Amino acid sequence: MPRMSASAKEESHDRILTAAARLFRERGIEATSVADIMKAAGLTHGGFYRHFDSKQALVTAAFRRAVEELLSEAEAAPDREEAQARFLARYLSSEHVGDPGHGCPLIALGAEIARDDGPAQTEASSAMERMAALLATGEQDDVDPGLAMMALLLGAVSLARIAKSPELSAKMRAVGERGVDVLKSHWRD
Amino acid sequence: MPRMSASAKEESHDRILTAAARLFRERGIEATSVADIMKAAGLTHGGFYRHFDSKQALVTAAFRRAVEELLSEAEAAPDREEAQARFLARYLSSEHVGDPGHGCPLIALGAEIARDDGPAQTEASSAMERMAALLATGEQDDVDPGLAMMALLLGAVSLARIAKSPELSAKMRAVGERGVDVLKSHWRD
DNA sequence: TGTACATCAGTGAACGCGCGTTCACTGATGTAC
DNA sequence: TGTACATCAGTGAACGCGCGTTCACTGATGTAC
Repeated sequence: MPRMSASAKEESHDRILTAAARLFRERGIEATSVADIMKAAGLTHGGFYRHFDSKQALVTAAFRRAVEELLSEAEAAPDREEAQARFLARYLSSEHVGDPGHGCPLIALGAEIARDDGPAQTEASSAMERMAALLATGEQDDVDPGLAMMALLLGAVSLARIAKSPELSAKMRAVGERGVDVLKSHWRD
Repeated sequence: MPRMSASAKEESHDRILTAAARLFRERGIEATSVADIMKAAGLTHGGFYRHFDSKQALVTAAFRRAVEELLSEAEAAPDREEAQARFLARYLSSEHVGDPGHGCPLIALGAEIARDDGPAQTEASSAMERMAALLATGEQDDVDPGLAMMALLLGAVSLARIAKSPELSAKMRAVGERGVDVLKSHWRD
């Protein structure tokens, strides 16, 4: 089945991006092959280079897509407070801990991306600032409360995934929730 | 140069472990080959299997070694308070952010290890509990303050490494320091 | 609107390469007497 | 203490395999007239 219409190409492009955003987060970048992604998108590996210049270019685009997926839910909220509440609830949910493929790409891919500072790191760095801005309580101190909450959230979910027992994993989520409350109340005073 | 003495074998074993603990943290597990590690240890790849059953077995052993390296400094302190202070100072130092190869393996390898729950995950899970126990303030709440601090520390350093600009990276370390103070003072009251 | 033709999305074989692991081999080490 | 010999740490070639990327090819799509 050769040449598809322009709109069909766009759909293929989108399926590749969606598959990549999921598989990279689920298995890691190195452990996910271009062929794996193309297969998940219902295509064969040869056609990949009609859509992206390299695997590295796909990593950057897939990271951006993952950020959009994560933030779109929260940003659809009617007001700022509701957006923060949704983001927090989603971030500390057991679904988020159990499903890295649809979760925060900073947790799943942060370490791998921080290693080789290419365009993907730029993407990750601005994603982190965007999430912190969403969480910021408005009032400033010498430090940014949004960044502090972001650190606590990312750490809590990372550790909840590392935890061997379901009990310890749940405890980490509770610790995250409680910790955010403590930080929030401190900077609200 | 064939058969070395028993003590020479121990030295080789130790060099392999040291090299692996550093390289896995610097480049990631997938991106580090057995040959890379053996070369860094001053050996050739063929001899690897006289020391470890598989690359996976080395990952587990190297993770344990990395934890020992990180905790030994702090645990050498005369008292508990001093041990906590040393651990915190080391963890949030710019040296730690800039040198993952000698830093916390939970940050560098956590995501990769959480993916395939083998013996390395058991190792990581108990390492996390051990670090939290070191940080625990003694007094308990419904949540463990040690785990909350650990989450904040891990998140802050992860984000400091992801940060593109040195300014944002330094800001993340400051945020970590300040955040720990806030958590500590809350649970001390 | 029809026709001729250039374009190019997608296929599948092929490329060079590095991976984890195995193996025959070497010769110093450790042991039995 | 000396000698004969089994052991085995380390070497380097080789294994089968999957990787990222390239390429000749196909035929529907899009365009020029």
